Amino acid sequence: MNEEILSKKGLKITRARKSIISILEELDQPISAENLYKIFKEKEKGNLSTIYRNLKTLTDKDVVEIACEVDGISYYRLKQKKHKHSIICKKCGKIIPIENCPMGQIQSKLEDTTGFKIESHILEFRGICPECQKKEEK
Amino acid sequence: MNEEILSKKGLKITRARKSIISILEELDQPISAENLYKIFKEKEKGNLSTIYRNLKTLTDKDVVEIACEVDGISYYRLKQKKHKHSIICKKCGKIIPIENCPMGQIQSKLEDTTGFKIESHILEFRGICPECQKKEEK
DNA sequence: GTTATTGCAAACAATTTGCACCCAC
DNA sequence: GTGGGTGCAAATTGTTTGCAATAAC
Repeated sequence: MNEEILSKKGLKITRARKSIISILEELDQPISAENLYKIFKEKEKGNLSTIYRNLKTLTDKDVVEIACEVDGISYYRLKQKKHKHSIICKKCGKIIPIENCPMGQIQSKLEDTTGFKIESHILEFRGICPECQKKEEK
Repeated sequence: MNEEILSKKGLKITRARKSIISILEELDQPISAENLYKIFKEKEKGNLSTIYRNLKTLTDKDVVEIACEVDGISYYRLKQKKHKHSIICKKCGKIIPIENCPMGQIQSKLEDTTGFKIESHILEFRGICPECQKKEEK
């Protein structure tokens, strides 16, 4: 349950937080604060700044992470053990997740050559999804 | 010469544009509009909005690309034949380029499994650079 | 009861834009 | 000379913050 997630991190259990986490859980793909708020408002009443504040808190506590930033907008998702990457469709904006991160070996090789201690990476693909490709052919 | 780049794209050759391109050329690593402007002002007089406007124009014309967005700031670089990726140090913000993009095979495999036509990808690593690691040990 | 969380409005920072002037062609 | 480029200031947009009211523990 997401109440456990919260108390384990020393955060108070509030309607807003429970709702945010369950939305992210159900969604299983990156979402912007604004869109998350739209879904949130259908169920709960609350303020957009509560969303922002909680996304920040949850990110600091490693419950949530910023998956990517596109056109000045941050996209959030639950931080999972096995993290994921996405492909974003340039036409319709659809974001679909990729299973299995392919970066393991690449990353450790890079640590050797650069001396960096690599803590995370961002990998996003952009392209055109099958449906939009069909539309283009018309 | 960067004048050729501009006329080839049907853009007028102006002081600002020549300067922006040569700064990006010399730098060979992603830079924010604001920092680019600081370097720019040492040589030329001009306005920050000219920088933004030209970065936009040059991006539209595929001369420049947004390498990544971090904390709400876009980092630009010349769009090169062989594109590059970077590692960003979480402590000092240093950005260092990685030679050779490792994504070739991964990308084509992904096109097969997802049906997407992949046009580009973003790959950024974050970690701690050797110097900052030393400082932490103190 | 105490402290963290929320709502609201105002503040911010990066980026964009409207308009008058200016320069490249 | 004309149309695109620029400077300046004002607007816009995603996000953050101060403060008083409220809810979690």
